[in-house]
Amino acid sequence: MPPPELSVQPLDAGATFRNQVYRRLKQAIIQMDIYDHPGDVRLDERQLSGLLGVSRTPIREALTLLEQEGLVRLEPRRGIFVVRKTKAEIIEMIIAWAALESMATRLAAERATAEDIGTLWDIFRSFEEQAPSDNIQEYSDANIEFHKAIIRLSRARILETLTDNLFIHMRAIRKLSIRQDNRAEQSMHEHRDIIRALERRDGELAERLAREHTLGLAAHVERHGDFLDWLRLADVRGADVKAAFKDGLPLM
Amino acid sequence: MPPPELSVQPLDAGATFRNQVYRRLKQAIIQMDIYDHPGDVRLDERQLSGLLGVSRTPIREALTLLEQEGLVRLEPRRGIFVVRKTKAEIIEMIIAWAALESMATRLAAERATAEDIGTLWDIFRSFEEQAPSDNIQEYSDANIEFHKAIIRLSRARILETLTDNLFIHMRAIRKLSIRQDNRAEQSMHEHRDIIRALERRDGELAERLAREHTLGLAAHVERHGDFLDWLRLADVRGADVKAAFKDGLPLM
DNA sequence: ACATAGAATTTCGTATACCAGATACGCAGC
DNA sequence: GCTGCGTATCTGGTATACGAAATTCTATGT
Repeated sequence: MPPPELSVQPLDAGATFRNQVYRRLKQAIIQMDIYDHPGDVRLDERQLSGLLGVSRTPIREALTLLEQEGLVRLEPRRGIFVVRKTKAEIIEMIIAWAALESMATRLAAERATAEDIGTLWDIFRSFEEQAPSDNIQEYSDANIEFHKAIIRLSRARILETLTDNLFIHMRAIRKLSIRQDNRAEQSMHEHRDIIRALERRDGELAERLAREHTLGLAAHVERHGDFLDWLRLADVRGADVKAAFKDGLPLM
Repeated sequence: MPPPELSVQPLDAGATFRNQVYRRLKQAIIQMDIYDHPGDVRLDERQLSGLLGVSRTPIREALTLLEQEGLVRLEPRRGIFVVRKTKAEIIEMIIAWAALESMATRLAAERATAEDIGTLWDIFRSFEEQAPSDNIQEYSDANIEFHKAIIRLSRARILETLTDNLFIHMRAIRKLSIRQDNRAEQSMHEHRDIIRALERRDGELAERLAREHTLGLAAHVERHGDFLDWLRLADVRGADVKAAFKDGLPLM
C-alpha cells in the first residue's frame, strides 16, 4: 500500500484581480444581449474601474483577453466596443464548430462509456419534454449544453476549449425562429441519431451526423440570419453598461 | 461606374507598444526552440523592459496575450515561464488541427479556383525537389506552408486563425525523425492525393484524405513522441532569454 | 442661425511607484 | 556539516501619474 499522500491545492491560483475582472466582464457582456439592440455599446475603463473597485491596470489586462476572444474591440483613444459579429462571421464560426464537434464525436464513439451515453440520453429527454413553444430560442443554453456534453466525451480538452470560445458567440442567433423549416423537430431527430450512432460505436457515422447537423444550422443562418447585419446604428454608451452590472457591483 | 473612393488605412493601427512587444516576444519564443533544451526558461519582466526599451506595462499586456495562446505561463509572484507542451497536448492539438483542416479542405474543394490549385502543385513540387535527407524535420516550415495554403483556399478566416495558433506549437515535433515509418514518401503521396481530390472537386474525399493524413501524424507522435515528456529539469534563466534577442535589441 | 477655429475635455496608451507573496541567503543552534 | 528560522531580496500584481490623440465644447465672425 502506498504511503498516505497529502495533496493541497494552491489556495488562490487564478484569483488575481485581472482574472476576476475578466470573468466578471465576460459574463456581463454575454448577458447584455447586444444582439437585441442596435447601436454601439461602449465600455469605459474609468467607469469600470469605479464600478468594480479596482484600478485600470487589471481592467485593461482583462480587456486585452476579451479582445483576443473577439468579445470587444479596442480602438486606441476612441473607445472599447462590444463586438457584434456579422452574419458571415457567425457562419464561419458555426463551420469551425462543426469541424471540431464532428471530430469530437468521432473520438467520443471510441472513448465514451455506456454511462456517458446514458447521460446524453438524459439531457436529450430533459429538453425533449420542454414545450417547444415556450422556448423561442433555437439554440438555447440547453441545446448548447447537449453539444458540450458530447464534446466532453471526446476527452480532448482542446476541443472543449476551442468550441467553448465559439459557443460564446452563438448568443447572436438565439433569437432565430425555431419554427422556420420545422427545425425544432428535425434537430431533435438528429440529436437522437447521433446518440444512437455513439451507442453503436460507429465513429464514422457519428462524425458525419454531427457534422451535417451543425452544418445544417450554418445553412439555416445563411437563409434566415440577415438580421445580424441589420443592427448597426446609434451610439448608446454608459447606460447599458451600468445596467449589465446592476447586481453585485463590488468585486470582492 | 461607381464614384472613385478614397480609402485610407489608419497609419499605425496596431502599432502600439503592446502589439510590437507581442510580436517580438512571440517570434523570440518560437525561435528559441525550447524543445531542444531541458529545463525551465524563465522570462523576467524587468529584464525584458530594459531589453526592449519600454516599460513593464505594455510588456505585461503582451505577456497576457501570449499566455492565452499557450506560449507562456504566468505564475503570480513566481515567474513567467515559456511553456513546453506535453506529448498528450501535442497530440490533442494535432487532432484539432485535423478537424479544422479537413473541414477547410472540404470547403476548398468547392471554392478554390483552378489557379489556386495550381499554386498548391507549385508548393508540392517545390519541396518534392528538396533532397529528403537534408531536412531532418518532419514538420518543416515548408510542410506547414503547404497545409496553410490549403486552409487559405477555404476562404474561412476563422479556420486560418485557429489553425495558425495550433501550428505555432508544432515546432515541438520538428525533430521527429522523418525516416521512421517511411513517412517522407508517404506524406508526399498523401499530399498529392489531396490535391488531386481537390482538382476533381471531390470535397468528401478531399476531406477524408486530409483528416487521415493529419491523424496519421498524430499516430506517429503517439508512437515516437515520448521525448516530449522527457525534458523537464533544471532552471536555466536569463542567459537563454538574452540569446534569443541577440539581434536587434531596441524595439523601434 | 450657422460654420469654424481653437481651447478644454475625454480616453486610451505608457511610465512609474508601491505592495505583498515567494524565494534566497545567512546565521544560530545542534 | 546539517537543519531550521528569520530577514533581505526578488518578482509579479496593482495603483497612480502622465502624455498624446481624438472628441466635444465654445466662442467668434459672418
